[in-house]
Parts: sequence; C-alpha cells; structure tokens
Amino acid sequence: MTRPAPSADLVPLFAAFADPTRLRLLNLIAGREVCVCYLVEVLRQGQPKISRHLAYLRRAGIVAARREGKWMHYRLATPRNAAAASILATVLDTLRQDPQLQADRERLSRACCQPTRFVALEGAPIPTSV
Amino acid sequence: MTRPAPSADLVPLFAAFADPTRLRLLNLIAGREVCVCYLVEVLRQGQPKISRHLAYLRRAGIVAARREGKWMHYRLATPRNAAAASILATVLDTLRQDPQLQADRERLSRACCQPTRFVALEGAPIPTSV
DNA sequence: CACACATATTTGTCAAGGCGTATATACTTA
DNA sequence: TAAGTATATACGCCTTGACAAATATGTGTG
Repeated sequence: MTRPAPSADLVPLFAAFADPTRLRLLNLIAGREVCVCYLVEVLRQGQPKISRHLAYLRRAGIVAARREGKWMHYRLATPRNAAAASILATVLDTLRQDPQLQADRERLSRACCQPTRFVALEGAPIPTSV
Repeated sequence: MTRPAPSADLVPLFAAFADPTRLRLLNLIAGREVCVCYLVEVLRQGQPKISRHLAYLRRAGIVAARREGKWMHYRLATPRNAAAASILATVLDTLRQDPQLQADRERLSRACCQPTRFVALEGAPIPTSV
C-alpha cells in the first residue's frame, strides 16, 4: 500500500504528450469545447485515428467529453495531480507559440465561422469558449 | 525541405520523460556530473538497465557523457530547441519537489560523502557540481 | 600480454501502441 | 421500425521500447 510518488503520475502524462497528433488535438481543444467533426476536418486525418487519440487523452485524464445528440464535444480536463496540471499548462503555453499549431487554430476558427466552406461540416455545432 | 515545427521536436522529449527510471536519472543528474556507478547504486537497478536508459537520454539530447579513465560521467545537456529546453527546466523543477526523488538525491549525497558505506563504490570519482 | 573493472551493447521475449479497414454503437429523423 | 449520421471500438499488422541475461568494448594494472 505504498502511495505512488507525485512524479509517478507524470509518466502517463508524458506518454500522452509523446505523439504529434495528440499535441495538435490538445492545441485545438485548449480554451474551447470542440466537436470531433471539426477536429477531423482541421487535421485532415481519418476519423477513427482522431477518436483513438481522443480516447487516449481521456484515459490520461487530460480531456473530458460530453455528448450532445449525435455530436461529442471535447474539452480540457484538469489533472488531479497538481504537478501534472502545472506541466500541462506549461505545455499548452508552449504549443501556443508554434506557428504550425497557430495555423491549425486558425483553420479551426475559419471552419467555425464559415462552416459551409467545409462541406462535411454543414449543421455541425460551433465550438464554444470554456 | 519543410522545416519541422518546433513542437515536433517536443515529441521525442516527452517520450524520454515517459519512463520512471529516466525521470529518476534526470533528477539525480540535474545540477551535477555523476558517475554511472553511483546511479546504479542509488537506484538499486541493474547496470545494463541504467546504461540503456542513459543511452536513450543521450539520443534524445537531454544528457551528455564524458569518459574519465574507467568511469563515465553524465551531465545535463541543453536541448537545441528553445521550447524543449524550457520544458526540460520546468520538468526538472517539478521533480525537485517530489519527496521520493528528494530521497534519491539524499541517497546520492550520502554515497558521495561516505563512499565506504557503499562497498561497490570504493575509489569511485565523486560527483561534482556543474 | 593477460587480467580485472566499468560501462555499453546485443539477444530474445514480451507488451504497448501506431496505423487503416471494417464494424459496432448511439442518436436523430422519416 | 428503418435508414442515416456521428463517433467509438475491434481487428490484423507492424514498430518501438522495456526487461534480463549474456557478451562486447574500452581502460588501467601487473
């Protein structure tokens, strides 16, 4: 019954960060609640791949999901471990500086404001700030 | 010839962090140059295992090695990518707060100041601040 | 040169996790 | 209830990396 060290909780967190698709997803989800269909469109990746990585992030306690009819909305979750939460914040801040990830976010903004430009997204719910 | 995004460099960094033994090693190496034999003694793990993880950290550009006679000394290296360097600093700072990792460092200090208490370490070079 | 010591690497085995394809589930609408 | 849409999961395949045990490499010493 030894209590795990705080740093032990960091290992799965770092594993969650160790994939480019997951970093892109975190970057897009940061600060707003986003529907899966937008993530698929913006990253131009197959839907099962996106879902799989979102499930990974959910298991890692970094994101949470909410169902609304047919749509699933993902948002950031605060890790229970304070050290993990702090590192997550640092990482998100770093991602914010990356030009290519900024481009991802702009693409998401365009998808929200002009959804008809993405044929597959007509009628999809608009991401909302959180 | 597209230049990789800064965040792309973060993936191998996070992979390097995603292992408890490597986090313990980084914690011990942080701030001083340490001989492998001390790391083996302090972590009470097999020597090939320690060497393998040190090689992993070296490939990731997080640590550097220097040979001195029979002994190999490891020290921190500064990642080329500025974002990676910044995250590394944050992580090391977080490790510093963990009680169990503090215990590791104390064990290393004891090994250095009273080397005869670790039979296997008689004559080994003392870790030095860097 | 032969031997001992410190460290690194190889070998074989296993589990985790990446991918695309196919299929299942959950919900809405006709 | 049947069909359609959005998302999730299962499957098969492949790569990476963790481990222990054995072995190789590099260095000092007799």
